[in-house]
Amino acid sequence: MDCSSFLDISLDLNTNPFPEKLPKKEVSVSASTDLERKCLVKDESASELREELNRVNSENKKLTEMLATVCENYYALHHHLEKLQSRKSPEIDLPTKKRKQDPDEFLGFPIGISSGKTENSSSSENHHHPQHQQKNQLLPCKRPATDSFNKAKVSTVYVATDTSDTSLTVKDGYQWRKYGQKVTRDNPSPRAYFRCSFAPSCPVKKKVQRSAEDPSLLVATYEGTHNHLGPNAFEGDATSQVGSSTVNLDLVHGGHRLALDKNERNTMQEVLVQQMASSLTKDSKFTAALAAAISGRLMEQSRT
DNA sequence: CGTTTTTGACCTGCGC
DNA sequence: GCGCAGGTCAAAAACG
Repeated sequence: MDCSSFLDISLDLNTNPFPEKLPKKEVSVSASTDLERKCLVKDESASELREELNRVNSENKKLTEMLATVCENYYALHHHLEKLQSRKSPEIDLPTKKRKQDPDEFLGFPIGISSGKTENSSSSENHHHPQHQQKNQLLPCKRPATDSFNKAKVSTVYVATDTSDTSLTVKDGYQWRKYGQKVTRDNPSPRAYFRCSFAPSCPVKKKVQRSAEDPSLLVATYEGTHNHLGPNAFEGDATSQVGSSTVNLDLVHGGHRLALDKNERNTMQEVLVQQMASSLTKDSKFTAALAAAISGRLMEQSRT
């Protein structure tokens, strides 16, 4: 897989609006001294702008290369994971399953970058207790036991919120149904447990808890992969809801999306472009350079 | 009245 | 085997 083939991460901003030909020559003939001075000032600012734009260009190039490297590393890891998964596939129908058997640990690399302690799941599946078996019979539409691969997908999202807000809700566009709350030992604030109610059979779970270190941060831990269309398909760009206040550390989830169909790829590309554009427009240096470039082009056009 | 949230009870795995 | 802690269930309450 080659991520660059589908993820066109080059911004192609055309940040050099003065290709080759620059207004040096036009200052030459029969100009008054006043005009010459003005043109010299223009010249200087133009060359400054050119330098700035070159710098931005090279930065863009560097970032593109970095992203490509990250993609390559991801695919190497993903490939490794698939290999290992195919090797240990017969485990699905094992009669007993230890709760703490985390596939990520088995693979030798933690996927959740969060807190050192690997968040794991799986207690909800394979209840072999007689009571649970009975319940499952009574409730045929109960969530099917999903494969361990889906369960392995753990990602952590940090959301900055008001400390006075005790709702423990993280707006990510999906629809969640709370099924439990618990006070844990290592954190005085309660942990809320959510299941995705967007689709009845969706195996994704979410845990939300206020960070013990920084109470203004909500830590949302996602487990599993949605088996339905994302919220974007219905209500616009949900990533923008999470927006600038969150830091998504999910490499696995993002990687999973790389295997999506063309439409979803296009949507994702649009989202990426929007995110890049918004981050660039927040950069005052960039906007200043852009404004200067545009005004330079406009002046050039008005002269002709 | 259907859906969602709350919350105490229960289940399971782990360490001692 | 026992106790602890995390995770889940499900009845009751709250909500729209």
